[in-house]
Amino acid sequence: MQRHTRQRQAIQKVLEESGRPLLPGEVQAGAQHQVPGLGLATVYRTLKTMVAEGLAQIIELPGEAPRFEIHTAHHDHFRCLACGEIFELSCPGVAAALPAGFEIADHQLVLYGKCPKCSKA
Amino acid sequence: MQRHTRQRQAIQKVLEESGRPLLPGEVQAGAQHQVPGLGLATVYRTLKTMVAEGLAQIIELPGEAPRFEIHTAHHDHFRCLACGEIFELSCPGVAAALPAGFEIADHQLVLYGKCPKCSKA
DNA sequence: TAATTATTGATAACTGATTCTCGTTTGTCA
DNA sequence: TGACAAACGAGAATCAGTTATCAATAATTA
Repeated sequence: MQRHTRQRQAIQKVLEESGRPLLPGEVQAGAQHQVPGLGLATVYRTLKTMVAEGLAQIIELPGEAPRFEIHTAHHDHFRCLACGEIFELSCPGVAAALPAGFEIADHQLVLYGKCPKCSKA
Repeated sequence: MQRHTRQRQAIQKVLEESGRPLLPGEVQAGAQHQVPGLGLATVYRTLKTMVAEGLAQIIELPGEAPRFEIHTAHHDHFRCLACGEIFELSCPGVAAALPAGFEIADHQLVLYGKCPKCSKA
């Protein structure tokens, strides 16, 4: 059966508290505050398990490595070109002018620009 | 100076005639009809040059390898989940409900679903 | 507490995509 | 046509990301 380890606890907590998709390396860095020696392999293993369980989901932006976040309703993303941070957007309802005959099952919208903090600076 | 080779000619023609973004391997396969021994390294070299010249552009879909197409105005993409083909969409004008303070510089929208051919079948 | 065994950490190995190397080919220009 | 260097082809090398291996650790339960 599955065991309840400090490592998994820490990884899950980092994801829950960040509120945005994280790279495996970021998850590791964050979780190491609680479990100093935490290895990257463990992070990958745990993330994979969490995805299989439906607890987490994979977020892939074009041309970037996959990120992980707690599984929630569909939403889109905004990437700040200045600080690099990724923000979540509630889905704006993509009303694309699709040519006739196409059926939409899903979509992914990524916006690029400046976040409030960076657009002021 | 730059030379006018059969290889480059073939690669450029494949891109121009496909009308959609192609993977380097697809470019190679297509161009080999005209230049049988065409190597993959040559495809990469040529694509890179064409991008640098502004002739071609790189299209990256989430979680997939970069594709290349002839440089044109911004447009979005539709990927058929049945046949895997990628179609171009004229940009529908992304009017996302952005929280205040965010500045959009660019966006990428990818729609997933079935193309006309596949939705009939 | 002791036995059992899932989980871990470190690191080697793997993967797919891309680039480099180098000897050969082939446009280009005189 | 001949000389020169750009471009080529094949395959080795690289790269970032990810997974496998395996001995050590630690969560579980009797």
